[in-house]
Amino acid sequence: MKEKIVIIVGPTAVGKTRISVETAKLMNTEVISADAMQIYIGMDIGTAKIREDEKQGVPHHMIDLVYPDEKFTVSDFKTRSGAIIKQLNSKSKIPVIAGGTGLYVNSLIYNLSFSNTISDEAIRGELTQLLETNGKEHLHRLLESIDPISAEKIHMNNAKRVLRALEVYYITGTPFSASNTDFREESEDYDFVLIGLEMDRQLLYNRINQRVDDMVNNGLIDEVVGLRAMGYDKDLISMQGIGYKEIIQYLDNEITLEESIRLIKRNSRRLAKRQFTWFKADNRIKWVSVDPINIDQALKDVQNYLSERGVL
RNA sequence: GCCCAGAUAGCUCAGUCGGUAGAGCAGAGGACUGAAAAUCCUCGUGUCGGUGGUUCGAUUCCGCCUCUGGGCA
Repeated sequence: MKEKIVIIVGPTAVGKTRISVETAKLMNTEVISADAMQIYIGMDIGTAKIREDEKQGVPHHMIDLVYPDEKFTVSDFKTRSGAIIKQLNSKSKIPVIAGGTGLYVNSLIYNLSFSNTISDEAIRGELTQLLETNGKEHLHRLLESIDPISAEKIHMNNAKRVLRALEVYYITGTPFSASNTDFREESEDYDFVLIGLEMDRQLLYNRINQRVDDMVNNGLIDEVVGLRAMGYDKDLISMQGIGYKEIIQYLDNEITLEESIRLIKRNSRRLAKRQFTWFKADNRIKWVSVDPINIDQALKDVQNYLSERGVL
């Protein structure tokens, strides 16, 4: 039997937190976050993590899982959230999965099997070294010789992906492109209702800009100062999150505070745009429009759709 | 009131020795399979302030007008 889930996706600042909590309350269930940055302990303000008083007693999962210098991957997300879903389903609860990280969501609802493409620090290290000494052209040619399909698909400048494709080949002995085909199938593990929240672009951008100002006023700088004092430096993946990398630049006197804030806003807007691009490509999504001055209407639309689909 | 300098993409500006124009920023579209808030690809038509003149041809030269700075009264 398939596990049941409700998924709410959308760009940053569209109102996912509020709508997912209200929905979970109605469904008498719990929320599972699908957000690549909210998993980090101590990164609260910059990730717009839900506060205790906003939870309204609804338990939240997949938040505060690891410290900012610990590794966390999509695969970890898939297995850990999968276990939580199973547990909730066994109690007849259909979890609400809310998040903006498309890959994480897809790890559940597509048949993305990561087991045969493990990562290997040693090989990745060697390839990174090779990239530094011989350049991206060399790496791409290497990929072309062993896996022309991937080489065709991955742009030479995208060194990170070229490197990953090579890594998979050297670990498994089979080309990256060969395993890809298996991943395209829809997951058989989940019976899901997928909702996307959208908003007028200009209104969303206004909200993003406002929210960044709020973050700064609510202590974002102190949060970053604190994290640095704990020894977390700018090279960490966690510290490359929007709101963190820019404040670090400011603290290192590379840019002014004003410039830092401007960049956080811009990068957040660009993130929102990329999130739209990702989710718009998924035609299984039922889109619900959110009007910032009347979020309750969107909430009603979500509820109606859930009733329609028989999960509420 | 007079003198000077500007007026070109959403913004800041460059440029055209006369043949209808291009950078940066902002923005838009797309990709994405164990880093994903990451990483990467593509995209620049705009009454060149208005109007009249010179010219085969004016955004470019000339006159006038409007507006914006700065200066002098």
